[in-house]
Amino acid sequence: MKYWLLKTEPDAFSIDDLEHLPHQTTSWEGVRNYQARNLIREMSKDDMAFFYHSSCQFPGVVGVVKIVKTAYPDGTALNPSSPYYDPKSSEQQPRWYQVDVQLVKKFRQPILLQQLRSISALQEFILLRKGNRLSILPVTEEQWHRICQMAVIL
DNA sequence: GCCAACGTTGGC
DNA sequence: GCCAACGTTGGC
Repeated sequence: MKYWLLKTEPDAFSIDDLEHLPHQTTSWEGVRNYQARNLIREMSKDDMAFFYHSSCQFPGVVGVVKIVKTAYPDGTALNPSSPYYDPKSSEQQPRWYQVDVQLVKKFRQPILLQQLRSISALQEFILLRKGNRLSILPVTEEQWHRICQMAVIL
């Protein structure tokens, strides 16, 4: 089993939005970065991912989701009326991929970026690296458990 | 709103 | 293949 972190801007799509969807499930579409795309394709069914709120007043990990459907072509790339439309993608040769994720747990309190930075065991965490902009990133098992511990303590 | 850092594009 | 210009991300 592998672990991931998925970023989203809560103004666009938050964990509360996910919580209120049917089956608390959504497709993670609109990823338009090759590195993130490649990570999407490495995801397996039942992999776990942190749900992260970025570009907001209190950035941080707000919950956990799991991968319920592995990578398949991102339909928004093929839809001219979508803001994510990419004319260079086609049904024959899809350029972008999405997975489906389901809510597992919304933390009672978010684990703020500020708190994550204060943990020495997370020094290598990609999220905390200067200039990190990747919207999907791998999390090691150790990092995963460390952050889950924090969620229990809160 | 600022700005550092990074990704992408396109001319050469 | 280089690299300048531009666009985007995201914390602050």
